[in-house]
Amino acid sequence: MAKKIRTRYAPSPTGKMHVGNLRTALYEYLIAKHEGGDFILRIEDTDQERYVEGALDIIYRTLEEAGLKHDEGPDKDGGYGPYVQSERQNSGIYLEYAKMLIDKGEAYYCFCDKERLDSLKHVVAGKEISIYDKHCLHLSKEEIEEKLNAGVPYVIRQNNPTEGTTTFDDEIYGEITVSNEELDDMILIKSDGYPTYNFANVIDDHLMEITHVVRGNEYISSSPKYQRLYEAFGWEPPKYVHLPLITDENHKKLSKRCGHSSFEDLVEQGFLPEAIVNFIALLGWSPEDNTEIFNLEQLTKMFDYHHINKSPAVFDMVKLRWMNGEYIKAMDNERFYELAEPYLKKVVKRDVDTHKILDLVKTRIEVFPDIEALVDFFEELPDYDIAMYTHKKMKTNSENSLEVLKELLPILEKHDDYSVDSLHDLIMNYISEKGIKNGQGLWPVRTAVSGKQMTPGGAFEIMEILGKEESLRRIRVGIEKLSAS
RNA sequence: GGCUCGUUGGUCAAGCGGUUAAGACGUCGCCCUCUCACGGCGAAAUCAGCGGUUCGAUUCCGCUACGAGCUGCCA
Repeated sequence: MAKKIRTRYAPSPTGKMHVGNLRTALYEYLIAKHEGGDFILRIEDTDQERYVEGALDIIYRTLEEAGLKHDEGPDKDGGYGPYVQSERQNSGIYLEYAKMLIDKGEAYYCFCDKERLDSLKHVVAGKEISIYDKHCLHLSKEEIEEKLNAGVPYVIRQNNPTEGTTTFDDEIYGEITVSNEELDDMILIKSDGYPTYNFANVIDDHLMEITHVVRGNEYISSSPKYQRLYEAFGWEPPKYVHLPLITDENHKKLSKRCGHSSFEDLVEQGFLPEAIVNFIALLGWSPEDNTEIFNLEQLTKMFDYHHINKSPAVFDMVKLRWMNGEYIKAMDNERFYELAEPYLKKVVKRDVDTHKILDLVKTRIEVFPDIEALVDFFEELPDYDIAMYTHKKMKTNSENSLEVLKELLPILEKHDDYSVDSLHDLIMNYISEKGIKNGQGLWPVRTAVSGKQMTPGGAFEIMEILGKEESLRRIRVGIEKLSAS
């Protein structure tokens, strides 16, 4: 039997959760869960400078809202802890492993100061490039002892070969080989004693027995160095699954301010977590049977990471909106009312049946904030232009509209049952007796009662919600406006 | 600059040597209809370019172009 799959999501607590990171987390979750494996959360906080207060809460909250339950993590010990790198650091494990590498000649102390390092830099094509020259590799044992004892700050660097090639195998991209002269002697342990991501990630993945290392493909260039680390330790490398990038509409890495940078922002904009998860699942992957709308459970069943794409995907807000609309339409009414009510109440304060309005609006929105612009007229009749009464297709104009409203007013005044059905019978009866087309009679009424060109629902629905008094008031306003011209 | 990766309609994508090159979003048109939606039907629109390999290339190989990522004591 194959080894149980273990994947890990290893974010840095540096702020909001980017949709790219969320997709990585999602795929990690799916790869594990598809085969009954474990999904682990590990916090990579080795960069104390970038640490953001509260970022940890965001990570927990986002994962939970997205439904990505982890099996192990800082809050859930599975025997591989601690799960926070700064805590692991406290036990000195990273330095310990770095020293093992030094003993093997695979790493070395480096005492170079900033000035010397800066002197190694040169500018190419407007960018600062620097490749370490192995200067400190040639220090003698005595020199190293001396500097160490004198407390000279140091880092520990990986000692990479300068000849030959290094190859690693990616599940998506296949075999990738680079020439060893490209391998810079990257820093393993920083001068503050913390490991770099580059080092900690290899140590922790090994110690936590991660079977599939899933990450964005910005790490693909560094992977040969990680591969070298595994080889240096004599460890079996994990399966690598590098994921294609998610870009903005200009095919550039998602920027912080284009509105779709973080999960939190999207939720705030009125998107449903399920829809966001559904949507990002489809960025870089597609199921065999073409289904597009699915929940996490269905997705887990279908997901096969071998079908992941190699090419970058543009984050298309328009399609996300469509998908969100699909979720709203499919939502049961109770939940819809609960989520939509706050948006409705922002603009409609009058005493009306909010559920009736929301029923009208459910198939017409993609995102909750869309509600506001659709229902504002229920609160107050807009100061509309009477040109609105003229509609070519309905064959209406200000004259015949005025006529219809004037004739209908007394009929409506006498009528007391303002339910849709009753109003329907009443007005349709008037229309057929008068021998006009439906639109010719209904367009003026809907216009008068809403003051808008487009409305959710028709004349009957609007009047039912508005009630007799307000409906009549608005019709009188219409008559007044039309008479004045 | 170097290295690495990528390139099917505007976007997401299927395809894995022989297809009329799926499907979805968007766009446009028609139907339904008191408006707008919903729903239904339909249309336009794609294999980056050039060379190979092959009886046959969107599919395999090479080159070019374009794009992206990396090139931090960030991750």
